[in-house]
Amino acid sequence: MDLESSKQKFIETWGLLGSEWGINRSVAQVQALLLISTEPISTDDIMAALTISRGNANMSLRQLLDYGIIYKKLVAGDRKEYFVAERDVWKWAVKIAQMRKQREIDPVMKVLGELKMETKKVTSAEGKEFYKTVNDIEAFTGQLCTLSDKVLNSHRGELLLKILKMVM
Amino acid sequence: MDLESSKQKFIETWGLLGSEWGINRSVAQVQALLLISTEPISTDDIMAALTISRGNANMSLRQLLDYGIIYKKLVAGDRKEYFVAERDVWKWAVKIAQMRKQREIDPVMKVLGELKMETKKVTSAEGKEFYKTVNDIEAFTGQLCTLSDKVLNSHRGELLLKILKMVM
DNA sequence: TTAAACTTTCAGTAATTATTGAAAGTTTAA
DNA sequence: TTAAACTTTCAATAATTACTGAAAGTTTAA
Repeated sequence: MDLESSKQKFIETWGLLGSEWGINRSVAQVQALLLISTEPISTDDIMAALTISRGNANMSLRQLLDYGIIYKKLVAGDRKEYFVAERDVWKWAVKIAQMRKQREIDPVMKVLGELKMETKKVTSAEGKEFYKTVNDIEAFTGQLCTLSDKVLNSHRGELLLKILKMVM
Repeated sequence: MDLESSKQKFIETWGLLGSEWGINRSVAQVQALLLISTEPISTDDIMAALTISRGNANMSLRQLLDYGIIYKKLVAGDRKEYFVAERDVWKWAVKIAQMRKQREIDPVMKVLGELKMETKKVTSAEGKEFYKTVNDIEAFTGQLCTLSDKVLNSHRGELLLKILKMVM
């Protein structure tokens, strides 16, 4: 299998993984393409490589820029915008994790907190059971959140390294 | 806000979280409903509570049974099947994590390994860069996998507790 | 047996999500 | 300026995913 096929396989696999985890396939594929490009590439390059439309390419790039896991790169003597991927796996993985936690988990934690407030004083057995269930989930998720915050915010992933050393 | 509304809010929130993470909304809602039900409930109860069809209810239940996070429960003197949810958050969270890792992450790790094999001997600069990128991702993901395997398989979550104690 | 009670399946349809592509908007070199 | 080069937007459409409901299948009590 030649290099081009291997690259293709990487892009496809990455796109599939993304869509299984709620990340748009094109977005994941654009990141994959940028990760394996040896030099900055333009929107037109991306459209050609992935055979996607200009609109799709543009929106995927914007989202990746929002995530902070790709960068714009100016090429001297060219008006086009070029893009490069963050190469440090730790850095981009952390950014994705932080963003998803903040956007999707934190709001759920907030709701769980509200539900506890609303039902704290319910005296029926049913109400007490509900409170307990919500409390259990909130406590468990809260611990994971605190842990992940510490790991994700630790300087250069030192905390993760420490944990890895400890358990392996 | 009364208990019924709180329960409804829990079900909706859980369904939304599921769909953001690639888990069918109905499946997540059925688990939520079972989690907050004080007694075993039947397919008909679920259809009524979530206003979904028999087919949808049946398929959602089957998937949750597959995951191993809900159980069938026979009720004496009744031919219907009833269901209850696993109440221990740790237990069901681990099962979901194990299943998703096995179904979605492990195959990706396999592909990354194949890609390394295929490109190990490529001598071009481009080939070497590709190998390095794939290797970095594989190494990083591999470490997380090893760690999560240990945490997920540790007896009663003791390893997670140990880690929590260590860092908090 | 058999027929009522219940569960499962799956083709058809609905709902959601992703993508296109052309028009509008912006920037820049001359 | 202005017009060419480029980027962004978004209504229309395609593709995917989810859901329904009725028919087929299964189990059980009599």
